[in-house]
Amino acid sequence: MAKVKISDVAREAGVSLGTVSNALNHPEKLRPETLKLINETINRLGYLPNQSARQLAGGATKSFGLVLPRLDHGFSLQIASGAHNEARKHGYDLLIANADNDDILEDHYLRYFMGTQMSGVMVQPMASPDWHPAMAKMPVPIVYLDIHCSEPGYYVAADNEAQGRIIAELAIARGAHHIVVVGRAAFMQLTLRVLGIHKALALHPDIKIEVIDAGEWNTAADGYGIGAQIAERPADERPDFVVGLTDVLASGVVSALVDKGISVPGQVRVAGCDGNPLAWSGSVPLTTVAPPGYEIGRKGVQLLMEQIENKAPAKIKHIRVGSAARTVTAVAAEDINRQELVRPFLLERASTQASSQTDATAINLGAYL
Amino acid sequence: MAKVKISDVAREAGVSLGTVSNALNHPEKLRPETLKLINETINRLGYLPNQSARQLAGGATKSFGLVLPRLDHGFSLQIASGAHNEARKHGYDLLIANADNDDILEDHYLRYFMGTQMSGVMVQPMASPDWHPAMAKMPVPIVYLDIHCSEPGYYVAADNEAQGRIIAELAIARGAHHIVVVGRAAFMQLTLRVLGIHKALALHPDIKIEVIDAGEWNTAADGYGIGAQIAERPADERPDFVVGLTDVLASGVVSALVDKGISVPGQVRVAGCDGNPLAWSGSVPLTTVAPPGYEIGRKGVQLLMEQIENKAPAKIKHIRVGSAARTVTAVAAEDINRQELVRPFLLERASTQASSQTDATAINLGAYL
DNA sequence: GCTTGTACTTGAAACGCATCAAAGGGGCCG
DNA sequence: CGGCCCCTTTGATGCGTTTCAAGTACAAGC
Repeated sequence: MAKVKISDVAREAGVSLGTVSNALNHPEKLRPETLKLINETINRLGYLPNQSARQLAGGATKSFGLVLPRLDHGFSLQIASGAHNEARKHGYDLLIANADNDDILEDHYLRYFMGTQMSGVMVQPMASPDWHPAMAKMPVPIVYLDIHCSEPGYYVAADNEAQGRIIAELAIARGAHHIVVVGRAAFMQLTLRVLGIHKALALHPDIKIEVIDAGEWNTAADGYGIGAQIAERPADERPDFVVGLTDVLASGVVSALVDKGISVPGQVRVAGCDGNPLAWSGSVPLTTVAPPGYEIGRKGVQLLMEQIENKAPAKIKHIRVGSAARTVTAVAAEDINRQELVRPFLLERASTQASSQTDATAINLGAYL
Repeated sequence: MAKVKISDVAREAGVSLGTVSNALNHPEKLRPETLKLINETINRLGYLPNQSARQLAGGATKSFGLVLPRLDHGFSLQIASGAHNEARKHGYDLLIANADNDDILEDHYLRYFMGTQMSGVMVQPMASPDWHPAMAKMPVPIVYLDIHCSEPGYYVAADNEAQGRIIAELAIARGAHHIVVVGRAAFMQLTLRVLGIHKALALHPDIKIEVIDAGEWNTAADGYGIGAQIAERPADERPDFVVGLTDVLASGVVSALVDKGISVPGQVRVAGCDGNPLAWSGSVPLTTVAPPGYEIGRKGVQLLMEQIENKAPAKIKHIRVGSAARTVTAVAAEDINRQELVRPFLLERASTQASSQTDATAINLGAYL
């Protein structure tokens, strides 16, 4: 069970150490027979290159690290997916670490990746990287995802404020008079969504707006609780439009309202934010604004490649990606016909078509709107 | 931007190379003043240990690798989550690679991890590891997840056959006469589910069973297509019970049936498999059998630890984890009351309680059953 | 003052590989 | 037959650590 090393292969194949190394890294330099002989020996012995030694001797490897705050969040997965595909396209590997909502862990994995001679590192940070001036000085390209700050560096973010604005405009278009925003703006992204909503509504002082904190974690249960509370209000204090700051929240709200006998969208309309698959994969689609996670991951890798190829020191570089991946033509409330609703398969088709980056902002039109 | 190395820190701090190394790895060996001096120097210079060199010099690091076939599959994420938590508990890092449904990539990352001096590697393989005898010979502990085969090695799997059996028994309990199973048994896991269904129904020759292939990827769109086709059958050829081999499929089926004016669960009952969050986070819960992904990840790491600590060569070791994470007392169809239905917040509570491993097999009871 | 012990610190060796200057081995031309 | 060039292979060197045997300094005990 002792590890087979390159010198074992060399001895066994009757060639020198450097030749085996060449077989691995510059096969075109070898005579075909030699190459074949070496490859056979490698397979016979079960030799596996020691990546650590490779990296140490040869500098950076072709791989990127990605630190995500959670894995069970659809948006993060879209980022991972986009980053993965783009990385593979350039011949790079992508390794993912889960920071598990813990900023100590986030920092830990970040340093780990930087120390592993990764060619580049990406993070979807929990807090502003302003707190991390140290990272910017590291000799490894780094790109921050889904965040926006004023430190020098590379950033790719969805336009969260625009998402709020879109939802608000939708509410206005639907003739809303009283809007309730559900959720705790625990993260900058959510704060920006709320900001966008407020800005859009500033032009409509006649529309009443209320923001209800849903509890620390913005769970479906929190949404359900708020939904139940809304349902029990007297009809004239009840909103006619509810915005979940996340789709999970919105989904909880819908459940509660329906349970309590409130008609959705008859009496109250509900929409969410996040583009969470549960919104459109569920058996009843929920309207949601979809931030282009896939696109963000892709752009992130592109920025990494840019830094690697130019070897230029990082300047401030912000990229803002439009807020829609999947689009459906907006229709008036009266036109909504359940048969014509956005269906998973339609969405899938739309998402394929729109997978090239777009700045268009649009929404899925679900059954609760 | 030149990389700071340990010798720079040593020179700057006026101590020797080995002392700095000790500061990092055996701080208890140093005089507190020395330690403090070195730590300050490290921070001032922004020194970051080169992980490659560390691993090369010091042998394996405390980290595990996990190769998953996809990231957007809830079950894989549960595995990742369980593995992550268990790994952290033992002080190990967990790095995740996405094989993107590509067996070449799967193999690639597997080798990569093994070559990186990982302390152990886990895979949720796409095909049977029988094809990978080479892996078993590697000097790195490996555990296969969510699969079952006869080669020597360590395996942790959910009891997929039991899942099929449970669903079938549920159908029987509901008085089903004609069952349609929707989905392509493209993976061993799905095959086993079908097998379980058939076995359970073998005792009930009066129940008609039909298996309908849903297309290559088992998407919601595929489910929708089959659902639509079912809806258009004459009433006497229509099943009274549909099983989606995955929740995504089942969800598509429900959408189609409802769209076509078939009452669910009035005319047709529908259930899924996977314990996919979309089943219970959606605004209308879907009945599903939940394989304990979290538990599988946890057990996987435990098996890794076992191998590391005993340093014993891998013998055959199968662990089968029961098929329920979240349980709800089953009630008769007539008792279903939408107000009392399983709600996300109930589920969340239940899942917390049941997070300790259990072999009990049970299901969520959704609105479509 | 000498020994023994304790508490730290030192620096050389080794980890497995990529690199690259240099050597080797033809073939071709003159 | 000698000289030249090109293609292939060689092996010493160094990558940044950890480790560990050996060293230093100082204190306590006799």
